[in-house]
Amino acid sequence: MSKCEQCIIKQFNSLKSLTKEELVRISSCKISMNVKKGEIIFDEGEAVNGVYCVKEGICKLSKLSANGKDQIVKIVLKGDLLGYRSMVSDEVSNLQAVALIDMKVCFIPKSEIINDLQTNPKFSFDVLKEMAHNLKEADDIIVNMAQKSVRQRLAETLIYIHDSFGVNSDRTLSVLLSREDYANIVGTATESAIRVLSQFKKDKLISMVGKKIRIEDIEGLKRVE
Amino acid sequence: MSKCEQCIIKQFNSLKSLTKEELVRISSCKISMNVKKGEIIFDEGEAVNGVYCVKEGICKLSKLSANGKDQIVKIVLKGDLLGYRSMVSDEVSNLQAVALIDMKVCFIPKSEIINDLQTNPKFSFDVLKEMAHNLKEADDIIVNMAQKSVRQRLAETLIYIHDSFGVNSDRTLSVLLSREDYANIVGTATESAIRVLSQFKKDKLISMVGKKIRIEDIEGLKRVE
DNA sequence: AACGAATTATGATTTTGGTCATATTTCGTT
DNA sequence: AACGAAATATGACCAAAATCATAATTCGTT
Repeated sequence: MSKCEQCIIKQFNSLKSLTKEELVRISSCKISMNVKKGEIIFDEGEAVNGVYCVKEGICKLSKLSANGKDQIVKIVLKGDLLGYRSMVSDEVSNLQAVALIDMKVCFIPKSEIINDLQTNPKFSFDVLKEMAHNLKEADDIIVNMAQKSVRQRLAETLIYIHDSFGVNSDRTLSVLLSREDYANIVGTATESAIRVLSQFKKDKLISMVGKKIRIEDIEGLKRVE
Repeated sequence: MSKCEQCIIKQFNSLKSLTKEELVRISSCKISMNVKKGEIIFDEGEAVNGVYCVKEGICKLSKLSANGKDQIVKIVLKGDLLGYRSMVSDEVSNLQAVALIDMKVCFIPKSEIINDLQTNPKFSFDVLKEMAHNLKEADDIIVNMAQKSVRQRLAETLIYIHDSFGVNSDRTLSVLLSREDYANIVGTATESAIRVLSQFKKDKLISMVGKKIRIEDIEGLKRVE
């Protein structure tokens, strides 16, 4: 089992602000786990009794709406912390976390880390900064949802996936999302997402290799209205 | 000028976690100000060099979208802190704050409070909790925007305004929002908001006294689909 | 009380996106 | 290589909401 104090991934999140001693203690009680694609890390309404540090892979955070659809509110990637919101607010999770590809995550029990959050100001300020950033992102999504067309939101999602996760050797997006996932990010019907993607293909903005998507004209996508 | 350490409003926000000494220091440098209805407290893209503690009144936090519409992402009320997100993340504000009714606010300069945030773990944990709550609310709004109809969102907004701010003696909503404000909360065209409200009136869910709105059947509003 | 700008209201029309039905393709499994 | 379930694609139709135009009203000002 690897040691937190030597783990490179913590540089990407607030855990870097913990002291050596705190890290050693956390390291001794953390639980490393592999999560297979499609597996639920935690579910809506579930008490998340700690935080997950994502070492490998990505997952989606989504919320079931009244009409039975899953709305994806955030994609979490390698280096991010997961579940810290619920832990801080002492509430059950309002979101579900599901692996989009195979993942390696380390679970740190709340009992071990909550004390650090309440006594190490550098750490809690760092978490605060991260949360502030997430809140800003959420505000932006609200505005996009309210004011932009499905076409535009989908174009932006493709660019986001491209820029955040990169491409395979054949230039297809390295993260393979289903059309349903795209629809759930954008907040539209699966058929509508498929239709818009088909149109993008006709307009030579993207091309398809099987189910995979390749961006052909990223500037064109940016201009979509 | 009133003193923070004796101010009752701080009970409603994170400032209650400051020590007596910290409060005395802050009190001596805070700036009390009156903000008239319609006035901008801070604007999008502006550096907010501190936090505002809302003593009286309410304001809207909105963001201008590419198509020129203002999307309201949050209504801030008496007792809330304003602008702390930008302060924490050291970024310019992504939102504009405009008074919806006359307000009394106290401005606390960043230089005075940032140090407390970085050294008083109880305070920063409290701010963290508040931010976590805001983030959860934002997630909920994203889901509502994506999955619910304008009718439903507007019904929920009316209930929210009713429950959060109460009613006048004639039972009309005590916060007078323009139809445009309602449209900007819900994320729709002003005409659409007006149309839906007219329909609510026909359906005897609400009634109108001039521009003011009176909820006649709150249970009916809750059932709107 | 009358005026007038701003707000609210409503109608007509178009556009966007949702829904349901039905192909077609993809890709893992045999 | 063939099979079949799941995913993707497409068509037809419908509903929701946007847009543009035009009235009607509210409410502060004179």
